[in-house]
Amino acid sequence: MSEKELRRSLSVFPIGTVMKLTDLTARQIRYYEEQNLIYPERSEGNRRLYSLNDIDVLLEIKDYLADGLNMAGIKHVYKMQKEDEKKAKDKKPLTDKDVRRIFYDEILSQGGLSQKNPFGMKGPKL
DNA sequence: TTTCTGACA
DNA sequence: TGTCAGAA
Repeated sequence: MSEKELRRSLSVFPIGTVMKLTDLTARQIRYYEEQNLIYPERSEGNRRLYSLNDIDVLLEIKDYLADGLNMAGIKHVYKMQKEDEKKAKDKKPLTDKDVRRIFYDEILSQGGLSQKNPFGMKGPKL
């Protein structure tokens, strides 16, 4: 890991700062942590400390949310990203960003993981 | 004052 | 998700 990455991973921001930087509520930020989307560290009196990396992820999540993805969809995106990191050790025809973009488009076009079906319905309901 | 956890409309 | 309570 490069020194730059180490710095990005240094957890130093309290939730209040992250709220301002991401425009997310404390409730949402804590919720995304529960969903294992970010891993803030703890310090003084059990307070969460976020890294620049966590903030980036939070901003990405905000983008996905803005495009209509629900938590399942977002978790799917990150799940794919992780799985790709492993496969990437052998071969890497696409960058992480490309892969994410592909699944992202797939999910949106299929509308399977959108918060609200812009067209009507999907499931077993009539 | 700020943040934490748990819980409920 | 918002918000309130009670405690660090």
